[in-house]
Amino acid sequence: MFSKACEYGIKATLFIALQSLQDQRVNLKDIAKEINSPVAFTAKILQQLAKNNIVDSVKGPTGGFQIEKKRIDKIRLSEIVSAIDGDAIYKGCGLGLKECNANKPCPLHNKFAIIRDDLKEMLEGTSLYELATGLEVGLTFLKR
Amino acid sequence: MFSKACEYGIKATLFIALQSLQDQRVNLKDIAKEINSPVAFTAKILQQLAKNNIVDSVKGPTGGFQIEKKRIDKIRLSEIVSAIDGDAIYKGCGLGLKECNANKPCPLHNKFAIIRDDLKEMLEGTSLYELATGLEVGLTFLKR
DNA sequence: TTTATATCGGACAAATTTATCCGAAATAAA
DNA sequence: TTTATTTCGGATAAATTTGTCCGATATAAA
Repeated sequence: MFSKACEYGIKATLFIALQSLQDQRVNLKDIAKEINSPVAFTAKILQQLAKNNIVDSVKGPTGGFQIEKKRIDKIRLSEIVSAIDGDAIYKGCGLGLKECNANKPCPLHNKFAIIRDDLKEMLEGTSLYELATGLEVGLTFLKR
Repeated sequence: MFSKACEYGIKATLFIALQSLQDQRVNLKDIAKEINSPVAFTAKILQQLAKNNIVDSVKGPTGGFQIEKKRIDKIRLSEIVSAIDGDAIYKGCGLGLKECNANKPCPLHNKFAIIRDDLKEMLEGTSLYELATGLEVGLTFLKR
């Protein structure tokens, strides 16, 4: 469904959000440990997230990653997914046709569009905040 | 969503179903041309489909691929998908956790499970026959 | 000012997926 | 029986994704 990079990206962003809610900045090593991901690869993904203004990065000692508190309930999962995986998952044809729409649909078009649109709405309707709170109270988990 | 192999597999199977409804057996070259796929790679996928008894193969001149007419409305898309991509798409965690269930869910578990289950039901509820008929009357397309 | 620590960014490597090639095996038809 | 045609199956190659390494840059603190 999502690429590995995107999975790491979502998990990393959620952990950063969780820590930012408690005014804590977190560094690469701690993020990778928390989400059980390869450190160097995670660094690349965090760079992408920073470039896309999804997270803020600070260099130097005591540096790391954070998200402005005010923005945590504004940022949607969809932003992370399109920053890393692009929007093929929202717009693309289930059978990979370049051109596939109501006018010239693939055999799966109608049935697939429903699922795809539900996924899109789910991602667009889900904020970092609501997912981070589940982590905060120990109801949900980022590894295992 | 699906791998390229799976996309080709679905399209190839639908074309074979369409031709089988008209008592026509089709060969690799014609399939690849019809679904606009690389010939040799398509051959590999057809082998997999044959091994999984989704399509029948016949060697030699006049040989090719076909599906028993009676089975065309029995075979579901889900069979093709799990034969080629496995069942990660039905069972897997959206964030890639090894263990993710109601007991120990990832932050996305509840919302993701809905989408995933809808996809599963869609694929399990869709037969080759209903998709092939759309192709037959020129309502849907396998390329472009 | 120096040092230590953190991200940034580019080159490189490994693994996986996608794709090709070709001889072997089967088989229909000449 | 021979020939031509088709799928089968294994080896190989190309492309993409995943993952590593390391010097450059920024910066907090001694």
